[in-house]
Amino acid sequence: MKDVAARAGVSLGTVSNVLNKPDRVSVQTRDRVRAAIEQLGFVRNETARQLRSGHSRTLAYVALDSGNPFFTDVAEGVQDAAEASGLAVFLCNSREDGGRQDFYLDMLEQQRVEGILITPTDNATDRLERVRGRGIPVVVVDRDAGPDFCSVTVDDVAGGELAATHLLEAGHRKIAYIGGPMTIGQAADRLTGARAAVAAVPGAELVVLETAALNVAEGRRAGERLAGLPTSRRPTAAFCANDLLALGLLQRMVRLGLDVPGDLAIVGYDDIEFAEAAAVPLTSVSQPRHLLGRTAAELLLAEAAGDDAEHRHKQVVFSPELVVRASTALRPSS
Amino acid sequence: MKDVAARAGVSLGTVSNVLNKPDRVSVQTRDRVRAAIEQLGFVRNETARQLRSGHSRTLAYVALDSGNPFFTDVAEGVQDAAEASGLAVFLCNSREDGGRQDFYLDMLEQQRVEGILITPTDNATDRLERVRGRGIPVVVVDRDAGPDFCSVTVDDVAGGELAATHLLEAGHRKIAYIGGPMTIGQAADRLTGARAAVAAVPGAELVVLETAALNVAEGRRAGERLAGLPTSRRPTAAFCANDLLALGLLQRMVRLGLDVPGDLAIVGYDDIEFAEAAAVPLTSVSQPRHLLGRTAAELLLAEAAGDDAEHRHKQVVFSPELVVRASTALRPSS
DNA sequence: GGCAGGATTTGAAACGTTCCAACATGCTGG
DNA sequence: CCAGCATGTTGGAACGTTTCAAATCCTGCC
Repeated sequence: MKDVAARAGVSLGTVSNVLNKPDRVSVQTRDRVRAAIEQLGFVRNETARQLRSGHSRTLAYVALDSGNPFFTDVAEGVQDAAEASGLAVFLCNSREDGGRQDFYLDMLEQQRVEGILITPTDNATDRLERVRGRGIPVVVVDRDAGPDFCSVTVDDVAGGELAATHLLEAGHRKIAYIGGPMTIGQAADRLTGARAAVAAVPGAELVVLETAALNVAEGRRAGERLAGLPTSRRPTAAFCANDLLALGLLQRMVRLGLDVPGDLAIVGYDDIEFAEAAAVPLTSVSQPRHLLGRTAAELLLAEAAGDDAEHRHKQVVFSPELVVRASTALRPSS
Repeated sequence: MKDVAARAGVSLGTVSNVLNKPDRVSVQTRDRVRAAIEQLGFVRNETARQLRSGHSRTLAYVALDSGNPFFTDVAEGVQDAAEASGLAVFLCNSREDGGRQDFYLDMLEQQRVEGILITPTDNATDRLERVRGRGIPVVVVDRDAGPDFCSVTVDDVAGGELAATHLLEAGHRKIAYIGGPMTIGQAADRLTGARAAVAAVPGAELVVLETAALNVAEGRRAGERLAGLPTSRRPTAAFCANDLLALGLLQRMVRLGLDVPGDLAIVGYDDIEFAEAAAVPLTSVSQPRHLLGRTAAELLLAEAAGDDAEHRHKQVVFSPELVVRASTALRPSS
């Protein structure tokens, strides 16, 4: 910047003004400075700006698992919102590991980021409170963190209800819920919703198959358990807590020669890209992922901008939607 | 830091020494300072460190599309390597958009990152040269960028050969290659490899079905074209330039009542997580994605550390591997 | 008791910006 | 003709570290 000033024959302060408040500078000076910048290929040193201004113009999203399409879509929403405000985004990936999560939080504190969006691993509430204590706003994404934090979530109970209702309306009376472990709030909430829907229909029954995780392998195992049942006692439909489970289940059904949806209708959850690409395109509960990210970022920006004192933490809850595809098509035979 | 110094009754310089060269400081002073740090909850200001030291301890990976599992795995490799060296990673997502890519490059220049890993959109060589001109090392990932850049790639010709050879060995003599547009180097290279393998077997034939993109929808379309052929003229196997195409193709085959691999064997490319989760688990060419990322980051660190003058740009080429699954199982009938 | 020499500690100068009070300059109206 | 004001420009003090030469403190030794 010093070189630019020298070349343009002005003072440092003027160069700074050209960069930050161009209207404070006469048009001729401005042009001269800009020419000098151009010729010298000057690039602002963001580090120094941050140090002096006290603002980092950077926020961070600490996701659970970047490999999961859900989080990448959320991240995209975050980036869009940040970009619109001229902020940079640090994307971190805790990979469900509390240690890594702490590592990143430490790093972000040191970087003095403007704010942190996070889908925390376990109950990290106290850790997050400490971060906020340092003056860094925190917004929790896709998890409820009580009234002391801004958060953005999707109503999982409603989602479960949506899925089960859809199956009930298609005439199914014996429905399996596949998901778990129930310590995961979302697996539990989706079950709660499904239970409510089933309870409302006389004669309908919900069979719960708890899984150890929400992945493809567990879906396959659930498929074996279902297929092992005598036809008379086998559910005619399954609601999976997650698309990975549903894909595993579907794969095993096809392999065992059972027809989907003929022998078993399947509903998944998340509506990942591959739900539509499955052998039998999967009906799934879709969450507004991009919007989730955008909204979270906007809440964060609001919290960062506003008076710390009179900030009210908001809990935004979005509603999921059902996307109907072939895996729950009405059986022609019924 | 000033507060810490005051509380511990030492000078600023000493606090800095405790932080950076603890062995230069007497053990009592060290403990006193550490206690003060603890009590005050002091957190280093990375921004100021960077400004003073001139090093940002941060590198960046600009990926084409975070939604693609390929890139998220690469990114993980990058992060592991960076973490090992105590560096932070900026993850950016150009989403195949040159404008966004430029935006991020500008931002990263301003941030004075230590180096940039990038899978560039179009031929952005001159832009990258400009970045490097500013003193920021650049390593190109999963693209060849000539001898003037370090790069890390996987041998696509070898991959194509691998896939085709596997099908030929299984007895297939009429094989379809599905992929495109051929302006994408990888689609072209994989075809080249497949051609070479087919040419080596007398009587074998390769039918090329060029697609407009490497996605599921195009795979479905290719499936329709194949299914439309009379059985006698239909290839008995298909090699897809990408797993998304393969999934689309598989979906349509199942839908049309054709058997995989009975009527059509399928090989994909990339070995994404969902290849294994498909209705018929997909044989696929697997690339060492994690290693790709790790290696790229290591090259970058080497370039950043070494003498700029005598740095030799390395082009590292990895070999792909074939993962055989049910979609190319030998037909019992043959 | 004084001193060399190593071990610690200190103080001040950077790093590249932004910010602000103060200083010029030119114009207006009385 | 000058006070008063708007408009541009300048200089220097921050921001929170690291770095390094210089100052100080010990220790053992003569």
